[in-house]
Amino acid sequence: MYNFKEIEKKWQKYWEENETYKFDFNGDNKIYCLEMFSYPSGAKLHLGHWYNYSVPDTWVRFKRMNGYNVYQPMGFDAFGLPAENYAIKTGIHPKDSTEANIKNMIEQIKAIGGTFDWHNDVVTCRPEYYKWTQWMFLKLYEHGLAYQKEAPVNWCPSCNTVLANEQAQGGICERCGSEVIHKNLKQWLFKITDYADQLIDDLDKIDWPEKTKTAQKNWIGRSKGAIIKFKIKDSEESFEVFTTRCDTLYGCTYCVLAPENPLVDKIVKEENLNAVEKYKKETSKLSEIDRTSTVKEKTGVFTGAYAINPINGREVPIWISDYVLASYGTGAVMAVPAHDERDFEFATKFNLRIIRVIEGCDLPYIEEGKYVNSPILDGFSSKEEAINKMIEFLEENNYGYKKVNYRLRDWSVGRQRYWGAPIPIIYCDDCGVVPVPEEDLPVELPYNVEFTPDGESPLAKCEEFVNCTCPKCGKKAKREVDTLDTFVCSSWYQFRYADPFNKEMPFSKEKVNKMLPVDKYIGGAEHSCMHLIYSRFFTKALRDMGYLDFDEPFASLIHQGLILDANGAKMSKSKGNTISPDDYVDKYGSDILRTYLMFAFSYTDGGPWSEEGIKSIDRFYKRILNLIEEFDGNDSDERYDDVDYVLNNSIKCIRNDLDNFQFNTSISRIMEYLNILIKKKSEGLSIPKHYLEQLILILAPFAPHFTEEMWEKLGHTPSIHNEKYPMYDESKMVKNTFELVVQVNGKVRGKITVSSDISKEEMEEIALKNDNVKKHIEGKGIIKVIVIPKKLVNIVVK
RNA sequence: GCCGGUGUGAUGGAAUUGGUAGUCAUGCCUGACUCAAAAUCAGGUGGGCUUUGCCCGUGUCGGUUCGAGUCCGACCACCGGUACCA
Repeated sequence: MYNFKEIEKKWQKYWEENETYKFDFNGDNKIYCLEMFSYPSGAKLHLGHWYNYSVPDTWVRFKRMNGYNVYQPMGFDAFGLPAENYAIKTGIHPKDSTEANIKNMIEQIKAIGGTFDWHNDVVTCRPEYYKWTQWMFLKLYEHGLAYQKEAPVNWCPSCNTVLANEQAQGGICERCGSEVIHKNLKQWLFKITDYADQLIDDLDKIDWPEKTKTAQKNWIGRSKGAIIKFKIKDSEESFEVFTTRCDTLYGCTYCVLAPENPLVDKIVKEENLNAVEKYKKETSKLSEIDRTSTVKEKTGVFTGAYAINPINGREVPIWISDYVLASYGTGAVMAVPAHDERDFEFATKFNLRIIRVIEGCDLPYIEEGKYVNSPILDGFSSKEEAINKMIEFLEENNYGYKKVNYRLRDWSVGRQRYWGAPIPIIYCDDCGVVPVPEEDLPVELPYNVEFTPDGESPLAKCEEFVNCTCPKCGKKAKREVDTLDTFVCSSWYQFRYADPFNKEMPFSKEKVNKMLPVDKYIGGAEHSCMHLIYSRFFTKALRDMGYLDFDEPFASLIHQGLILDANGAKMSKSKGNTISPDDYVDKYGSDILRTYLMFAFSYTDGGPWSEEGIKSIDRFYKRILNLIEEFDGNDSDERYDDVDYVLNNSIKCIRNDLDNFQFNTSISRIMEYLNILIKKKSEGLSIPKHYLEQLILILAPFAPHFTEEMWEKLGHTPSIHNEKYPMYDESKMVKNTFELVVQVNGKVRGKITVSSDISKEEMEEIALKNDNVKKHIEGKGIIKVIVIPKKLVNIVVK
């Protein structure tokens, strides 16, 4: 009887006491494998965590058995909104609930029986860690990459608080259901846009899924175009527009400003004032979703003012409309209704002039064509040439210039929340904005704070926190009360693992250069555009400041798929269809759960959970157990050719598959090997020990506890995980015969077993002699014969 | 709408990258053991037919090729991301 509970505990204890998996920082041949650290919001590890941690652990174990020194650390991304909301609801302090959750989760992760290195301490909400998060902020500030600006936030007027995007979905406050408005607040931002080009271009250097790279490129949204300056008629004012189609400038018949554009107030005419004010008010009420809906009809009002098209001096009306966003480009566009769908829709609705400048079919015409009504572009028909010519002309006449624009915006990092790392800034009446000196870090987050939302950052209400002295002049001063976005904490944790106990620095340059980049990073695809861009930005910024010498944090990336419920639906607490890994660890043990997760899905796809599926793995291990328990003591080196073939083929396939994270097919190969051993035994043959040892060795990364126990049963001393992974022998995989497939016009008409060393000519000859093949070519002319060595012959007849 | 991805037996999923479609499992069927059931073991299992063999079959329609699940074009369905980006 195999008591998995006792056995799993026994070996976990053994590994811990013997530090079987301790990483050697000074060793060679390192692999740094990192799974995205988890967020301890719930008290329990869910199946997704299990999938994320246990499966890559098999890859790590495989690498270890191949002589690599593998580092697989664990930590917790412990700051964040859910803990704070939980506290508001229950009164349990975020620090207490978070630390308690971490404790639970560590126990659960340990139950996996992984090779995780617990000799480190990366928990983002602890002062030893966030001291360095604050240090990061100071360094970015010092280098001009952190700055303050008025920026719009989601604001709930009823709760009197700032909302995260996810709390304001659909423009409705998640807490009270009232309409969310946008409000400008002074915010801290990181200048990630400085790195926009590198963030796109360096994607070529990394081994990431193509779809993730594409997602990042789209997110950053580089577009090449031009700035064109428009003067305002009878006024000193002017404005700039950004356009990717400056070639259509002659077709510009009006301009549109974002309603929030400050210029609007300066140019609006008396008789249009009421309409403009009313429209502005309506726009501010609209949620971003409503405002940007493509199904919504275009709206807008005329300001009464006119702009001068610099290219031809034409006076064009200036409108405002919510389809122009203040946050992108210059907050103003030139409208060319003939060649832009949105402008066309708008012009048609408001009866504005439409001038065609490119020949082609129906308007709006956005394709290439011959330019018309465009003096300086006469004779052009290539868009690219026309754009270049126009930019040249604009620059010569000081009407505008070439410009690259990005969809990416600077990263707003200030949060009006309690549960985050305080921003290390002090405001002094005399000295202004003063960064906290490095030696005063960390700026500790006080424990006793009232964090029920009331319109102010919770830290603002904590007097002993706010009041301080200015580090420069020593006078009374006040601390910044906003905290940092948790994405700041998770942007650099991969570096801290390289040097987790450093008290002088977040990490030493030498150690970080030795350990990084991460060789294999594994986590959900939902982080494609936030965490995975922010970490890349941090890496590049730290490199430019001289703290490290590489360009990218994660050399290779894999996204695990999603495990769905038995009906194929996403699991969620609200739907009540979650599956707890603990129940299955309890019922079948960690090895079986892990193997099932590997066997049932392709790792990057995921799929629906199946109760029958996990039972089949249970059966698989029972069959192995029987084979080992019924071992007859045959210690000879007796071999069977067919067993050798399957064994070596399996090893070869597994080695290849594991390198590609294809766990499901690897397990199929082990099953094939097991099946042939069982078959031999059922034929009454004895299975020599060396075959059993190979079975247990190839299985070791997949079932660490079970194989350790079987290894011991076969008379070995632990640990099997320090053994070498079996290597295959090509010579055992040579077959003397193969099945020659004969096709006639591409259809299989015969299969003949032939000797492996026959020539192409012989293959053809044998094929043509086959009775069934003869039937199909009878009375027809052979046009040609295609021979693929060791595979098939295709006879083409007519 | 745009950008990605996926579509293969009853089910999860394979397919050496253009060369025998369905590895390995699950389920189901048959048999053995059993008073019986479960468990276990053995065999079978894409559909159809006039069954030495033939026809059909990888979402649909078309194309390239001696040969297509794989490549190309159009379409359909589902999933994920994103939201008028000028």
